Amino acid sequence: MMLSMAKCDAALPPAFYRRSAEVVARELLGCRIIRRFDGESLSVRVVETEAYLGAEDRASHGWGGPRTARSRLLYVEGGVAYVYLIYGMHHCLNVVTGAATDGSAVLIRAGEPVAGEGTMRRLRSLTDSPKPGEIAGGPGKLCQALAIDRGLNHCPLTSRDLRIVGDRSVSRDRIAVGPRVGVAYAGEAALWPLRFVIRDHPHASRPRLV
DNA sequence: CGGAAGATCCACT
DNA sequence: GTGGATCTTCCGA
Repeated sequence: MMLSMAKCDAALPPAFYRRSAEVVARELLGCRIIRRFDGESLSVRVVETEAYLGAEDRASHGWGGPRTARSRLLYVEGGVAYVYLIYGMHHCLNVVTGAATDGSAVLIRAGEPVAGEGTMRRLRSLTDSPKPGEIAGGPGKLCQALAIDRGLNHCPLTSRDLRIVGDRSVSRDRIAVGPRVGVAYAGEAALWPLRFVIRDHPHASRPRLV
């Protein structure tokens, strides 16, 4: 009993992340993020991701190589968190992928609450019973629901405070693929099909992808 | 050193 | 559908 429970919470190993961002983004769908917060385990199932390829990807913070203080956070070995602040008020959680020279990552865009939903509602300042997607149906919402901020930068994803465990795998035909959200400025890269969503999932973010 | 824009979300119309 | 919040990051002068 104890053994099977421990196995169930075994974190994905660093080798899982040390592959291309595109592959990791696909395979993270269905996995669970577990965030230890205030003595409680908060958990969401990943239902939407985006891959950011690094130096050659104009939409990525890693574009052009490790030139700035922020982009250097991406140029580390895969398997750790990269968290940044956007629009002065929202945090976004990424997992760093590939090798230290790649500067690639996967943005976690949406999750379905699995455990600790009451605390997540409180962190999101939602009072009544929320609609699907209100708790963690967007990158900023997900970070707020899981109490994630830049203090978790470079936190290994095998940590007690933040880990990702494999759970259900999602078959290819249940994954919708499309262009990434909010990167219209990125020229040709804006069209690359690097957004992955569990098809028709009610907890996915906007705009909807079919 | 100033200013523009951003991998977003929410309230309002 | 539109705009405001809010501040870090980055680029150009």
